[in-house]
Amino acid sequence: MDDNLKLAELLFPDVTETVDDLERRFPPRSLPQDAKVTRFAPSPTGFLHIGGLFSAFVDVLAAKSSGGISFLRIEDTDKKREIADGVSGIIEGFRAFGVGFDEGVTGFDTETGDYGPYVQSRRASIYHVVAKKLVQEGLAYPCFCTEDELSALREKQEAAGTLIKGYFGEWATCRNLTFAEQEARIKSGTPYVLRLRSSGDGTRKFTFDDQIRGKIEMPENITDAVLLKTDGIPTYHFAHACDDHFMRVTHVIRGDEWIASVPLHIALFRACGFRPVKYVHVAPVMKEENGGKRKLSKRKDPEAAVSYFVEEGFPKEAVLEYLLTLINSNFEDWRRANPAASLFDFPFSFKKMSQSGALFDLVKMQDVSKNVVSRMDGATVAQYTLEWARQYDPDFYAVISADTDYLRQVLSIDRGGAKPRKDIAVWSQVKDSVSYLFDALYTPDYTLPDNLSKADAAQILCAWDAVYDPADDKDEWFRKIKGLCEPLGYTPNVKEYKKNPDAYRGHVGDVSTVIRVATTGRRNTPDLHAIHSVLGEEKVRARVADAIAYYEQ
RNA sequence: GGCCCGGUGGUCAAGCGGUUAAGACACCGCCCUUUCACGGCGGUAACACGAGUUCGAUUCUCGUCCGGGUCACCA
Repeated sequence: MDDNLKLAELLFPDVTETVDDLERRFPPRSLPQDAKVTRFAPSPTGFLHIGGLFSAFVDVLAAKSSGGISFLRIEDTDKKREIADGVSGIIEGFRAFGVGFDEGVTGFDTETGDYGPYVQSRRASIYHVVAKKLVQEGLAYPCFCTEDELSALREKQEAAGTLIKGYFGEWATCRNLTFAEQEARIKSGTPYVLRLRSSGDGTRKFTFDDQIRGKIEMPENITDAVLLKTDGIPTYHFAHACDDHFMRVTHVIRGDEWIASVPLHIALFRACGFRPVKYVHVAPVMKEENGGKRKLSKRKDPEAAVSYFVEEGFPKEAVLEYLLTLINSNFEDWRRANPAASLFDFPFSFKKMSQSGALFDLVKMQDVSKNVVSRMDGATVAQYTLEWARQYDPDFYAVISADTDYLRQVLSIDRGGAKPRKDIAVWSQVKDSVSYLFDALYTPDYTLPDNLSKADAAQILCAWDAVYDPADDKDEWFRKIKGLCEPLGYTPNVKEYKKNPDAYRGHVGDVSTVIRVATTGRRNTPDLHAIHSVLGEEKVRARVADAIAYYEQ
């Protein structure tokens, strides 16, 4: 028996399955010609990051728009950095935003799909089958170097000023061990990692076609990268090749920090006998910091966590919608043309993605959010507000949940028509914008315009109270207010007032303002007639009476 | 340092050799208007720099500068 075969048996005595068996177990998917199969593959090392949501969103968009499949895979190959509830945090994050995958991990211990397991720590046997084949073919070998030896190697290379650092060629001391040496060390229990026996030539270049950047030329990989760590768990690189091959992924969408690893990855696919996937390297979401840009950081930036947006009360659609403006800049035009369409129907394209990182613009996102909210009817806004408040503003929730019919009426004011209000970007703003419609939250500010005295106000209010009829429609209601003007020395005509300000005490706007302040406790509100209808006669009259009492004291 | 990627208004960005260099957000002004919001109209503001190729470069080439990434038994 040839030494490679003997080594493979020595290393993987329990592996009986072959790569061909795996090819049959995970057959090519039967999907339309250009269907894309994508995956989002986070490590459970922290909360779901806005960059992760961004990238995952591209995954599902690419799959959906091509009739393909997207799935969620958990890359838990790094035991040291893993956190306890990382997986559920990620899954909840996606659920909160309505980003759904077709297969993969669905919960702490559950998954769907025929290409699993979708958690890497449960795929050890698969990696070992491939690793065994590599050893048999002389394409991988065990390396017994310790961490100290490796850092000594690095230091030597630093000192020697070698252009390429790493474990390769002459530096790779375990590369040419005889079978006898390997056998002796393994039998003595010396820990080892499995390395790729690279056949790359650093003086040769190769190119690959990045789906958003086009052709990229790089030197071939020459390092003998680690495939399996001491504990037998694969590194990202090896897992990437095995998983994305057997899960039949067509397009790997990932952060552009991976570009530098592509030569290694292509080399791995080839060594394993797999057809390489297509790569889509997306630029990271950036943040501005004293004039410069930097990647949004999980540690430093609260808005890096998607939970920040749900706590602030951004509608989930708004976050996705904003992300989409970053993903494909023609999205906004499409949205204007298709105001009611689902985000997922947008004809997304890799080619239109930016090659450099975009600054995360919270102000722009608020604008996007205002537009999203303006498209909702009162009942929808009420529903979302209730959901948000229950969780993040219990006091407010107690007030609005007492009468949800009333809440819906309140939130329907100036909404749903051709020119809906665009004043709410986040649910946390609702409280302030509707507080005057709830007695429990009502803290009136009776401040008047400068040209009016308290006595003027009281006079106007008494006069209005006498003519106010809740049955009036808006035109009649306003006609009556206008009717109040002249007897009291105001003009119903604003232009007239501007032409001739000294001839009047004020204009109809002042009269309205007094009524507005008296019944809502603020100077700026949506349509007053609608507000009075919602408030009801009893409350309106009571508030007028309170205001008169205030102005007369 | 080696390798790689990028650089159009404050921000996000169209643009693929000839344009008055789109549009959106923000900002300013005007109009509409009973306030606010909406809407309409208008305005300020950009091709990092230097060579080359060309009749002509924001667009192509090279160099410089600046930003970012990567060189792990982390992903």
